[in-house]
Amino acid sequence: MAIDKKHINIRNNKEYHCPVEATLDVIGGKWKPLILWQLKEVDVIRYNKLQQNLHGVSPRMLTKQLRELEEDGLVNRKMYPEIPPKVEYSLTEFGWTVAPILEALCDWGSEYLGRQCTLGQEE
Amino acid sequence: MAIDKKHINIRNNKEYHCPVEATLDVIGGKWKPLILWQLKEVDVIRYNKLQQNLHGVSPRMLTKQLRELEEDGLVNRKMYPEIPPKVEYSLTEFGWTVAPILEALCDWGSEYLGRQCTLGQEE
DNA sequence: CTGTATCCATTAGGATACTG
DNA sequence: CAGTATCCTAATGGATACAG
Repeated sequence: MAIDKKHINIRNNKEYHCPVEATLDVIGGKWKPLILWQLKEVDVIRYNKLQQNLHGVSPRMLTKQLRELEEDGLVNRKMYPEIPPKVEYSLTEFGWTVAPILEALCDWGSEYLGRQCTLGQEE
Repeated sequence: MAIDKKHINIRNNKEYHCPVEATLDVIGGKWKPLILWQLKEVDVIRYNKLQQNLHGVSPRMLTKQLRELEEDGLVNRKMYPEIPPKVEYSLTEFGWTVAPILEALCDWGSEYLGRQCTLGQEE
């Protein structure tokens, strides 16, 4: 019976057959977990700094992923009407709910792939 | 200083700047978390059943992702020399270490996207 | 049954130049 | 500074057919 219950994603109206699949559709994608991790570590970050810390993401992809995270309600975009422009990204309250996932990803990477969690804390 | 320490992945010799990134390279990919979740739920599963439960993955993609998971030591492939052939997939001991990640993915999907964890348990 | 091979369409992603 | 626009390649995915 449960197999017939489906969930519809806000953004793309896709149907899911499993909660893992649903999660992946929201925070999956090559850069999204890294973006979310970054935001979680530093709270607020500007576009430029974000791009640097993701070492090598193209502006096209960064913008695309940020827009999707915004649409899904995970990320907040605050624009200051200045010249030159200033835009700050941060996690929404809803965005903070993915923190346990990010921590699980980080813990496993640190423990089993031999590196510490230092992103966002480097000197 | 820590920013200079890199980790090399067994499979593709890629360098990582962050443990999250390293994790994504191993269990990222569209089907991998779903495959791992499936294996975690049912312990042992045959190729055919796996393909059915992933509702729509093509044999080409399924095989590819399974091979990579094998190479990374997460998945065990047991072949029975029979006709017709029988192949069983399961998590290795190392593979079981990703369980917390899978559970975090499932919990979030269930809680925030409104569906229960039932995959692998449907009647 | 468990795949591999092939062809094709779609999409994700990278490089770079440029704009308000 | 914070992105767009453009062009391009690589990866993904679907539909078979077929092999051992």
